[in-house]
Amino acid sequence: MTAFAEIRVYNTLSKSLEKFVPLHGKRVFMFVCGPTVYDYSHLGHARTYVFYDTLARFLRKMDYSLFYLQNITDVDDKIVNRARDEGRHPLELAREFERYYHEDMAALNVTSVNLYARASDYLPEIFEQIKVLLEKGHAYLTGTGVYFDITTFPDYGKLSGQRPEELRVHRIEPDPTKRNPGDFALWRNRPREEFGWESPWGYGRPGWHIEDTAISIKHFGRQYDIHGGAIELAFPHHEAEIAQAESYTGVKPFVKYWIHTGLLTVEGEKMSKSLGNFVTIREALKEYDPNVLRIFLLSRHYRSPIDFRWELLDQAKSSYERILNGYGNLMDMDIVEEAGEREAIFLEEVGRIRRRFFEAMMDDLNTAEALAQLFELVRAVNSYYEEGGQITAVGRTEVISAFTDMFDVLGLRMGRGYDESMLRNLVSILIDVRAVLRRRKEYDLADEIRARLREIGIELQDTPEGTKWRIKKS
RNA sequence: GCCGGGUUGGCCGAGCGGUUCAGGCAGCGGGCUGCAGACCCGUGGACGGGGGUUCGAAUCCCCCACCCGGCUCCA
Repeated sequence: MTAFAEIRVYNTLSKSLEKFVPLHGKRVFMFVCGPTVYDYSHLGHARTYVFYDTLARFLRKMDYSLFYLQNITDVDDKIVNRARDEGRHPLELAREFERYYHEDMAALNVTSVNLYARASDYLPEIFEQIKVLLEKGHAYLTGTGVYFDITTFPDYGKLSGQRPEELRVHRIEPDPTKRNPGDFALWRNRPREEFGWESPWGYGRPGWHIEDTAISIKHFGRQYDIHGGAIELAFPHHEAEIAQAESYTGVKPFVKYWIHTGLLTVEGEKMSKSLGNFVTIREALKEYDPNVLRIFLLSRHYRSPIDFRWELLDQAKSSYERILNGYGNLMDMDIVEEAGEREAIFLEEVGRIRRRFFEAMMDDLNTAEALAQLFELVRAVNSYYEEGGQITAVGRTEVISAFTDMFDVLGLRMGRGYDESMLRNLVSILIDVRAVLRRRKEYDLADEIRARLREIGIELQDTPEGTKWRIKKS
């Protein structure tokens, strides 16, 4: 796209819309908090990862060279606990759910991540950061682990607006060995029978926050452009990351743009495993096309909450069918040699719509407005189709390119509105129709169906048990 | 308690000082149609409540109500 275009994004750090200017020209480094792999991913995860996938697709479409890094939390109490309950090794359990996560993401066409980094592969970096934080006096050792002293980092709270002294309500009793209730763990000592590692400070496991800075600093260095995640992670997780990283490197700001997505709720409450109100991605995909899910998730601005109801997926499905129809109508138009005046007007409108689509995306990733422009494009195509629908090959290519630009950015996988099961059903319908013809002794038509299917590589065989079919290898 | 965010027509949602109040779903009327579907045209006096600022507010300010998230499990 155009080089002069200006993207604006909402930065949680400044609580305002900012012009997007990467640290290194067209190079962009983005880190997004990945899942803790102890169970299937649900629609809340889908919401977040579909959004960052869309952001990544958009930035690349705008000619940014993006490196998108995501961590996989494979070391965590929940994993350890579930593994213990099931008598398995924690890492083996984690690998299984990591595999499911990748399957779900692939199904949702989330393909933009360059590197998935497992926390368990970064113990050396974690040790190094803790060591330096101890040396610099930002961390201290107690009998239960190593903690970050938030009083050594005056900026603590700058992302979330929280003031440590105001945090009086604690859902979990603070460890009494800590200097301040708000100090967070860098390393937690654990009993030797539990899964863990030998560290310079005892046997145990790393704290939750340190894995992300270990991974991101290892790959991106002391500063990078975008850090993403859901809003629930802003405090304390992202706040802790800032404290660790800026204390460790001495460079501010650690991250230039902090971007957070709103939560997906169910009847007003957060969808979560602990509340038991979750719908897994694979459950939803059993009923709905991935494109329908993406349209549903992208139909609301990324920072607003989305309240999930199955009925809304039905609505999204109807919307999606409208897009498919419009795109189909375009493909159905008669090709002519000479462009008429109406075609010129039509193409002009298509260009205008495409431009508005990108303007919407540039305006803090307004995917709802971008989708509206996609529907405008559909409307324009349908109208033109209805009134004659003749177009030159060049003209149609231009319209197709407008569609594919939008599909690419929104991550809609088009061009195959069917799947294997639809092919099987289609063939069986033909076989049924043919059976009726044969009963009526209309063999000419029956034979023609068989012959024409063979032409496209589908072979029918009439047997005493009925008609069978197979795909002939060509 | 403190810190974030939300409340727009039957449903979902953009808009965030001034074009006819985007767009989608559902509905209604018409066109097209063997039937159905798709498609096209037309159709909807919404902005949680109360004040205020303004020539003009869904949009800015103040107060209130309700809902959600965070306050060391959570995308």
